[in-house]
Amino acid sequence: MKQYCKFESALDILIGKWKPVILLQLIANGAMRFSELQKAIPGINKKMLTQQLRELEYNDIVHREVYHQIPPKVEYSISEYGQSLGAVLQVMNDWGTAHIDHMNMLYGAEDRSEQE
Amino acid sequence: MKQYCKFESALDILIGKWKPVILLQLIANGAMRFSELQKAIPGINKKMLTQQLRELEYNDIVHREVYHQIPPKVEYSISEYGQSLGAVLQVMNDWGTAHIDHMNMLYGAEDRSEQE
DNA sequence: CGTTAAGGTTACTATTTATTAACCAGGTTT
DNA sequence: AAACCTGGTTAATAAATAGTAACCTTAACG
Repeated sequence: MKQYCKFESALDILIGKWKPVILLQLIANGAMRFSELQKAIPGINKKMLTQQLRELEYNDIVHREVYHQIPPKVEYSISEYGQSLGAVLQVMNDWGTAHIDHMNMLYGAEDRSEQE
Repeated sequence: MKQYCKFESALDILIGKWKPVILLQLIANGAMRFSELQKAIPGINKKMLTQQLRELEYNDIVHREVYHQIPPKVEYSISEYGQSLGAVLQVMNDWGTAHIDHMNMLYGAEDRSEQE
């Protein structure tokens, strides 16, 4: 009966206000430098970008490559191991897409951005 | 390139300190009443239990069945539609299990509960 | 008539997360 | 020499999330 009991460890590494969009960027664009990510993600600030990248790096999802130059250059990319997350995201995406439809069916398709 | 762009909508319904454990309970035990959930989940309080259940109910993952009796009886269960989440949890669980191993490999298996 | 029962709600506090803005390094351009 | 570049860090603040404790309902029990 403890079938799904470890799904939280997958959940944990995706949780964080900016992690999904960071991953999406890196998946779509391959290696990106810090400033490119910052430009590509409106509303994010350096601190959050650093912090979320560090957490993804700690989990070996993202690889950080430092070029010792002045001014510095640092590139982030999905790590070899991180690629394995693709299948998970795919399944979540498929279900998520269907879920949006399901919710529209239940509550109507008016673009309500709030719940309550 | 917008392959996984909706995976956040799946993520959203799983986010919340108690949602995973509530789902796990309901998956394992079928219908459970409010007080049974409260007993089964150490540390949770009425407010949080109600709130998380309401969010799951709003997303049609959990079904709420009220028995009009005194004292009241309310049973919660995974809804018909909510069953479809099972496949997602399964994939996340499998990856999560492997990820725990991967992290142990990277950082050693000493039971470090903190990062940093 | 006060207490108990189940399943909540409410107002208030505490803890966690996220945001803002200022600062740093060290070489290059003006 | 002042200002700019990138990729950060730090301290302080705001916003969001979670936790505590007291209260509510309606009927039955002692």
